[in-house]
Amino acid sequence: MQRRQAVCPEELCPVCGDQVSGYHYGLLTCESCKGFFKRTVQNNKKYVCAESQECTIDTTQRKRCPFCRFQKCLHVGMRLEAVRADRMRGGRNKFGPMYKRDRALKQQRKALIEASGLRIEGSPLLVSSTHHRDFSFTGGLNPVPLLQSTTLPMGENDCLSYQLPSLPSTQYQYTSSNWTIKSERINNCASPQGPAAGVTSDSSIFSPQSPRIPHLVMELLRCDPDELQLQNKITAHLLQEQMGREKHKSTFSLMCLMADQTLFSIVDWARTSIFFKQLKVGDQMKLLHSSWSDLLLLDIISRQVLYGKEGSLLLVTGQQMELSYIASHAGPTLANLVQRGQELVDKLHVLKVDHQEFACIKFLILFNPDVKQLEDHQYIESVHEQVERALLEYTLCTSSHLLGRFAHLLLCLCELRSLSTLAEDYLYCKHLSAEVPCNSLLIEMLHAKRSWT
DNA sequence: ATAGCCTTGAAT
DNA sequence: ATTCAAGGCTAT
Repeated sequence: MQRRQAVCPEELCPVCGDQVSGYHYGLLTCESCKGFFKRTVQNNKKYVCAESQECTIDTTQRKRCPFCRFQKCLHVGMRLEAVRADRMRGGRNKFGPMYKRDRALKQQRKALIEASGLRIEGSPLLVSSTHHRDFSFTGGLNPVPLLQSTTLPMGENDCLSYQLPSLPSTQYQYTSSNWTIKSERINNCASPQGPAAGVTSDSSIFSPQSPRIPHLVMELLRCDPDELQLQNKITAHLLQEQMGREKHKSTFSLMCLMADQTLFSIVDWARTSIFFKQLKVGDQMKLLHSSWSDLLLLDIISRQVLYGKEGSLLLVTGQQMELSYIASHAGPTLANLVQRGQELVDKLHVLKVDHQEFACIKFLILFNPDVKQLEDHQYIESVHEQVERALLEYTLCTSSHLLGRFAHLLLCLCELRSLSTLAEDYLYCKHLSAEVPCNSLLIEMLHAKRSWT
């Protein structure tokens, strides 16, 4: 229930704090939690918490409550899909490259810290009154590994809002009519369904009859892009963007670029996702036009809940921004937005919303049956219902004691929607005063929604 | 049931 | 040939 402690997170199991023994099921964990996770998933174990489902899990108490231990495993991001349904030994799975990148990032960060003696904690983004414009994007924006929060200084020292940069045309090309996105897409969605019969080594251990994780929830989870891949991709893009022009960008415009790239990833996610890819392009556009800001905001918020540290904003690039810095540099509208967003993050954090639930919520948002003039309205409504049912089932299974949880989640969804509307208005104002980089998907979406409604 | 150590085998 | 994250084994 406490936020990630920032004491030398390296080599500590995120579940119990024991020594890590390597990458296991998606992240660095200790040997015992690896074994525990494997046993639990393989044997489809069901635990019950004797207390109120908030037991502390550490080396000494981890045996006490397997329920809470497993919950924590899921919450820190251990991946069910990495447990093999066929129990095949040896070899590698799809997480291999991810582990490799994570190692590289860690090493890079370590080298950078050693090289420049960067301060690790506390200092809010290295804000100095004199603008050190010569900080390169590379030097300042150093991606931190997921789940291992460290505050790093940012290259740019601007306030959050002034200056308008000219945006070089992105390498992505978004065409309204056919959703073409020119990019070397990494395969975001999990294993591109192999042979129909031969289930691959890391696919569905949870058969439809599995009572714990509904099959559909697993399917939705599979569609989620890999956070590390996304982090690398967007960081690389921003880096390129920064190097392409000699002109420096304000923090605000960097954030817009980040949001823009996140939007691309969201569109990518939708296009390759179950249910959505079957839709006609017209319906796809209508759904995305109506839900993009909710999805974008949920993306940001879920990142805070799953990986974030109290008091700071974790960006998609893995960097951290101090909330106090944002509060002091933002105008009243933005400050209020951030404040309310933070409250929502806190609520979701208390509810311990996990990957699985966020995956469902994303679909609930995307498949909004209230969107007007849908061709396939019935289908969209049925998807919405299915997902809602699966989420309800999942919440009941994982937190049987908290019956109001599902309702709480839906309430949070309402708050999210109202926040995203505010955010859209805010962005639109910024756009009208020419403070948002143009030529972006962000702007296109802003316009699209206004012309539809 | 737990957790430390062992075996396996695809990717490199 | 080596790596190293999967699954397996077994004393506690």
